[in-house]
Amino acid sequence: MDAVVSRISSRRRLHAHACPIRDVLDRIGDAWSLLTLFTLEPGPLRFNELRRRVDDISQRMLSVTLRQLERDGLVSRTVTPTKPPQVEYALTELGQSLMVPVGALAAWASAKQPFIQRHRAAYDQAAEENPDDPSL
Amino acid sequence: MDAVVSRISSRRRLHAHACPIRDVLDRIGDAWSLLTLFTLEPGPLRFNELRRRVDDISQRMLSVTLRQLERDGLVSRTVTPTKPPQVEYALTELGQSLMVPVGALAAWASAKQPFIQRHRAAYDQAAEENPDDPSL
DNA sequence: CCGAATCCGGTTGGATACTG
DNA sequence: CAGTATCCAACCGGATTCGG
Repeated sequence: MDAVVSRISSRRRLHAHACPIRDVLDRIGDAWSLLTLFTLEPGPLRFNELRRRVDDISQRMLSVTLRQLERDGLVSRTVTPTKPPQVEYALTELGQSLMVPVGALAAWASAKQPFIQRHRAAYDQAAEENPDDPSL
Repeated sequence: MDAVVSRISSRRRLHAHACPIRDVLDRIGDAWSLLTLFTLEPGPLRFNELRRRVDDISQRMLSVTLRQLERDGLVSRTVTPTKPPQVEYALTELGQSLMVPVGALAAWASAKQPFIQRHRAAYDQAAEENPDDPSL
């Protein structure tokens, strides 16, 4: 397991990482990638339709995110040169295969979130009540 | 699936998110959390030992990361008040349970990374060869 | 040994305006 | 419709310094 996560540089600075999990997390972990992938899961969508569904994403971020995802082969971009040009985005096979482990993670998150929320609240309250941290 | 990922605000600004998956990704997706969790998986470690293993993490980031993880109940912090105080960090049961879906994701990443790498390289080269993007 | 606090540069990402 | 370009604020994270 030490071989999998080894010697990462910080977030995107030195991306000379041979670490696959950090690689995928750097892509997936950013603010919008996962959200976009999930929105695309039911079926292909055009740019503005996608924008409407995600709805508080800026058009810049959607654009950037889509290019990243396309670069990694997770989504495909198809241009139909009609009157107003039409562009459709869709999950590739790779993108769909990613949804499986991500789904597992989502399930974990859903299941454990209540606990985490409570733990977090308790932690915060404890810290608030005695600002003189008795930790050391 | 639309209920799971809904209406996220940007990264950490408005964390009024009821979205569990984004919640967990915000924790896991940052530069050091996962790396720390993996390093802690074999067994409990003290602060500086942990620091040595992760080795290019700054002490500040290790400190911050550990506090976040403790807040969420993923790691525990145990202080033994000996001569020089001794502090041990360990995965909680929750932390260990997280390693399962994360492991699946890591496996996916390992398996698909060669493909992604090639796809990425091809994409970059194509973009480099004709800077006049024929996209629209 | 185990941290917390401060300073500060680089990056992320939103708003806006413009192109085709 | 489908983006790109520019400007700018907020944030992340490294280096350093100080305390228990």
